[in-house]
Amino acid sequence: MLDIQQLRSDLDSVVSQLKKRGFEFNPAAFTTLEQERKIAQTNTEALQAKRNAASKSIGIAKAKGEDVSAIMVEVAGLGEQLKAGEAQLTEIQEQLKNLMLNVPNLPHDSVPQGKDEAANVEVRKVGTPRSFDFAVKDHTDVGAPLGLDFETGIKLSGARFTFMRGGIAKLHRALAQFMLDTQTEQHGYTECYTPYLVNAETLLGTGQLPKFEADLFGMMHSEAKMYLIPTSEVTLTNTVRDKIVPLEALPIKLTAHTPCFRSEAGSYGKDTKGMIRQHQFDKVEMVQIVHPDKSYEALEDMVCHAENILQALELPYRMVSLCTGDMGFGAAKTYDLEVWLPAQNTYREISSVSNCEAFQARRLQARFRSAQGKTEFVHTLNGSGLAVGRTLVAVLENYQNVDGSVTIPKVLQPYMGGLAALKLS
RNA sequence: GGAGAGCUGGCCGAGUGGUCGAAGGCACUUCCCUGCUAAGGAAGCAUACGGGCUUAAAUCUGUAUCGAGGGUUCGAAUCCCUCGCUCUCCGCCA
Repeated sequence: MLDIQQLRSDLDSVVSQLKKRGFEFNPAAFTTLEQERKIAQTNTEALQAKRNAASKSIGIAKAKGEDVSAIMVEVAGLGEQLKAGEAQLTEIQEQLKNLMLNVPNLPHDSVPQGKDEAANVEVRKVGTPRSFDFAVKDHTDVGAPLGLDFETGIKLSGARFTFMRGGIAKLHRALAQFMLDTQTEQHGYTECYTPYLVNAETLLGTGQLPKFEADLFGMMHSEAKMYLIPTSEVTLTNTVRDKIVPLEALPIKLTAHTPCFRSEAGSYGKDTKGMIRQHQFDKVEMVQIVHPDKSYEALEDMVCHAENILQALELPYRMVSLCTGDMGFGAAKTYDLEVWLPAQNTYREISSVSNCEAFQARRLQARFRSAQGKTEFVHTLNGSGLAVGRTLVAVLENYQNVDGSVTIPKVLQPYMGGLAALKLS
């Protein structure tokens, strides 16, 4: 959520910044609503003040044993007026809130401008793609004989679900373990275990609701709707909801390995084959809650924390700065890491690291107490470190051998009981 | 799933219709006293959203908030209804 004060005082600038990311904000509608709000609020509060004063004097008079009928007459019609005024004010505030909840974050000045991913800017490229002296297979063909079973996934659940068995399943687990260990032991994150099912309020805080309900899996549970988390950014970031954290508690660095569930509405036809785009996938997530002065520093750190995983796995990748039109709803700035997939002969997203500045914090009412004793919104950042399923894809493709086996990256071997390769049985 | 108890400010905890945004305590901040890693005294100390003034801040002022929502009333932390959550016991399970 944007700062409504900023909209009041600097509307034109906000509108033009939003335009950069392709969002049309109607300033006239906002201004009208704001004027109505101001009138309604001033009137209502004046009536309330009148009522409160009268009630107080009734109390005083009664305590003294005086007659209160004169004051009672004066207050007689107030109730109805007040009720109408309050209802109107609530209605307007509801509208304003709805409007605000559906406006995306402002892009940071350093974000390249553009309307889609074509305008993203490569920041750096690390590692050299391996050259193959045989025809490379994609991960589905490499994985199938080793236990990557799409048919069973489809039978059990439908398209975009995968079943794994044997060495592949273990490799998948090894990847997650390795990532989690690296984030906790090397980068100072606190390991967390979080719910996978959350309520609507939680998703409102991080920005998935109300606008993106179609991308979520939801179900009814005793009258209330609950949702499967699309990422543990949701649960980790919401740990500070409605909190005023002490200054010295910052930065808070959290990580978790969880499944993620996305209905990916609107992505039909994209990546239909294989496990690039799944309804359920695992991810090790990093979240940082930081002082506003430190958030851009933290963003760079977090990208490195994700890159370190790719480097340890010796997977070639590149880092891109997303342009204004390609960034997510809550992000002020986002870096994506894209891993090299030889079968696709291209780089594909494997991590996304975003600074949301105070956008989520405002929705979450997540604050800290500054050195001056004032409460201020924290800045929140999140990033994948990394998407486990896609990392498995990258390992299968980049480490495949001509005989159909897959070499296990060195850092994963301890997690695989010392196994050096997955071989056909 | 059944029965009971509870939900008040950063924390603990009073408060069953009227000068209650809320006693008291702890913690915290400032000051005084004291000369030693302590004690005593004074004051301050919730959050959000408006409005006035202002370059801005401070300040002033209004409103709302005692789990949430609704109701009764001139007036609700206090009474009524609905819901949520927490705890204890029982049942069931991993």
